Amino acid sequence: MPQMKTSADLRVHNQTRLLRAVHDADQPLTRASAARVLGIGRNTIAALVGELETAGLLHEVPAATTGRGRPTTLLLPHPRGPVAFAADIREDSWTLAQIELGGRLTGLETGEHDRTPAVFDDIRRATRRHATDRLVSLGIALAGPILDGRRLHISHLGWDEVDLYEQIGDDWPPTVVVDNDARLAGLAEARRGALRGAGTALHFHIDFDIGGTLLLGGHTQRGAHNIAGEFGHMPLTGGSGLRCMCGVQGCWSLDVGTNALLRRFGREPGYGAGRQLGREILARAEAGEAEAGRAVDDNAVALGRGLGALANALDPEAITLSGLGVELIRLRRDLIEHACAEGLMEFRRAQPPRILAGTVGEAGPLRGAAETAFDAVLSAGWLRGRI
Amino acid sequence: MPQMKTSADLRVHNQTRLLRAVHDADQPLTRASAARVLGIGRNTIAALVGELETAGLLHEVPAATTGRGRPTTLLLPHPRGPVAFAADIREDSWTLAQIELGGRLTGLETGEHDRTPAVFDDIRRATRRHATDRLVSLGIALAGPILDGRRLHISHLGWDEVDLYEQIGDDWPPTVVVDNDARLAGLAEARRGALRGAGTALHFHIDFDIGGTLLLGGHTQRGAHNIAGEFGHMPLTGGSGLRCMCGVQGCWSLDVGTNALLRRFGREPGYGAGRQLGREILARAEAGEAEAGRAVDDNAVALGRGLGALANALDPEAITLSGLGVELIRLRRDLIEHACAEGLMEFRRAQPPRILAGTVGEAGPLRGAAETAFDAVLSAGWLRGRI
DNA sequence: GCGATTTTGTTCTTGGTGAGAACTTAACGG
DNA sequence: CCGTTAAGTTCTCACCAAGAACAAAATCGC
Repeated sequence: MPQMKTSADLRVHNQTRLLRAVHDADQPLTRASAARVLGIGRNTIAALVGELETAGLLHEVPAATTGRGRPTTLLLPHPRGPVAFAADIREDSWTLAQIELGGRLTGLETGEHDRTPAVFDDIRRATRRHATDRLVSLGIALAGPILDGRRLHISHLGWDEVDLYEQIGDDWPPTVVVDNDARLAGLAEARRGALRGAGTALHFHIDFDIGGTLLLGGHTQRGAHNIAGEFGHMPLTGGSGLRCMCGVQGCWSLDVGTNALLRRFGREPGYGAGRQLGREILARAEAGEAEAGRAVDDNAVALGRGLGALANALDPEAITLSGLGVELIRLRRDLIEHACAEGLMEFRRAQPPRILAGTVGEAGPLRGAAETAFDAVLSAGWLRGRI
Repeated sequence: MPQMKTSADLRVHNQTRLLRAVHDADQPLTRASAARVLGIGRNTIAALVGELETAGLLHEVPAATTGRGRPTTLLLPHPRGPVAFAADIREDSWTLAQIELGGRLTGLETGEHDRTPAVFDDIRRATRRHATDRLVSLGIALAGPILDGRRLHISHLGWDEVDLYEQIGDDWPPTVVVDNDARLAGLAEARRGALRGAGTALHFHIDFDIGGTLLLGGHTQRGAHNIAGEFGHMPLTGGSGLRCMCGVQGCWSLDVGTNALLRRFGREPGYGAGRQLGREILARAEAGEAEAGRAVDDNAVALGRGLGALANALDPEAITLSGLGVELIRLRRDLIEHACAEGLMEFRRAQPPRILAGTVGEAGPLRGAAETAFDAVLSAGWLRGRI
């Protein structure tokens, strides 16, 4: 809704609504159901669909008849319609995937990288290998804040202030969108996971430390400099008085996440080392080993305490977790919820936020990157140019 | 933009945009400037204005000519156009005011109350005294969270769970909107004050304790149960290990605000007592008394520390303060900013959020209530019914 | 098996919307 | 006093969605 003034805008607007409905629907929409969903006449939907079909965006296929009435058609993505690519850059590997209208995600390629910004070249080359003229945009998920949308800070790769614009040349797809992985994982939950339909929600990705995003009506919150979401760097649990790598004292991240687990066992957390040991600690806790169990307990309590505090401030209806958070919920749900309740103001304890494991899984950042990248297609501006 | 489908919607939509532009403008818009602002043709604006004039919403007055060209007209609120009332319920007094298109606020009446929900009767009677057929809606500002929009918790009045629906009968104006005062003060700053035009911003009202709101694109954030904004009840400074009246340990509010000042002087904070002493402490600090000065120092440092933490999470471009916060900025700006920087992640310290005193002043909650109440008029739904 | 029913697609008319061009009006300036 | 400038007015036009009436294609009941 950038602006909407003329009757020509109206047509594009309704077509965008239609494409969005098709994209977000669980099952393929029929032509008639689309009309009902949009609250629009059957005659009008015919016009919309017609133009979108000739524009190569929608493809109509006869629908299996169910019950009475004239058979209708399914609205499917056009086989030669636009697609977006999505890349997820993890610790030492990356994945490239493709998404099309309707949300179908297809893996394209996976590779390893050398933990330097040369990974952008890898992805550029992979993109070029798989690109067709259907490719519209590329979304990239990165495990760190991206100041002003261009300056990357990825502590566990040792990237201090990598300029994104220097990494991205001119020979990329039309639009490149780069965003933080925790934020994108939250977006994935909001679009395709446990946070569907939630008005106000929080998502946290717990890895070595903890990052997340506030979700409002299915939109992630970016902040003024595109670095909103560093919830892990609030002193929500005191942080045992330690100083955090981020430069602040007492961060929540010092008590929650794999780094906190490692510290319990004398391993001073570094740049991403120790993931294996972290998994081991979890396994030993599950097997009943006392010291490991206590470490996990502390992690869960600190997590819950922080969630309660954040719930006071932001009043989410649900909170989802990914990464280590999924394991913590599985092993210590009661501890988390109890600690959360303790952090909640008394009058809110009757209606605590639901704390859920994310359902999108490890592909969260990739899925989120795909969704943001495909958002370019689902905009009035792009559509105007296409039709 | 609830939904927008037909060409009739388009007309109402543009008329709403026009009214909003008139309402939000600093100086009265001329007909021609409105056309430019909306990016719409002169002929179209004529049609819009014409209908709005006959609907009794706008009133055209010849504009003073400046320079060449055919003289135009000013778009002013219609003298018999719709107005909203706004009420601010403070500790032991209340104010009723009227707002009209363009934002002009006119005080109507002030009264005292007995700190019981009987104050709603006072306001109902005052509203009836001043009501004309121009009255469309009433906004009420209250100093506490309003769970699910109906259950009031105002600690310093001793209201534990007052049901708003029982207080509001049927003989009120068409629409009654009730909201938290800190949130409304923030809205006032966003609409008419220091936060105009800010995308992501925070506002805090510091009184006995501290409450606030996250502002996104000029909209306050309400949360899932309408109780977002209790930032004072996060453990951002440790709270000296004390337990807060809210039921949680270590709240930020224990270290920031008048209650924190009082506790320094041995006064256990109760339900709103001690405001006078709080003012005295500030005055003594300003006069150079050491102990009072240290109390104010601590308050400022705790404030800054919390703001830094919140900035990490939410990345606001600006933070405004009202209430005691204005004094703290005046007396201890450096301390606040320094403490804030210490709480900011290192890589953000080059671009700290601006920390500003609110410019709307004490009328903030009233102004905010007026704006929300008047929002009813500036909606497509209401307009559709009126024309 | 055939007609009634139900649901959907199609066609045509209609009211409404803003854009654009051309023209008019009303000020100022030299 | 006439040219310039800016704004209001009028008229045509392309376009859009709604609504009504009708046609098409399936199921259901007898």
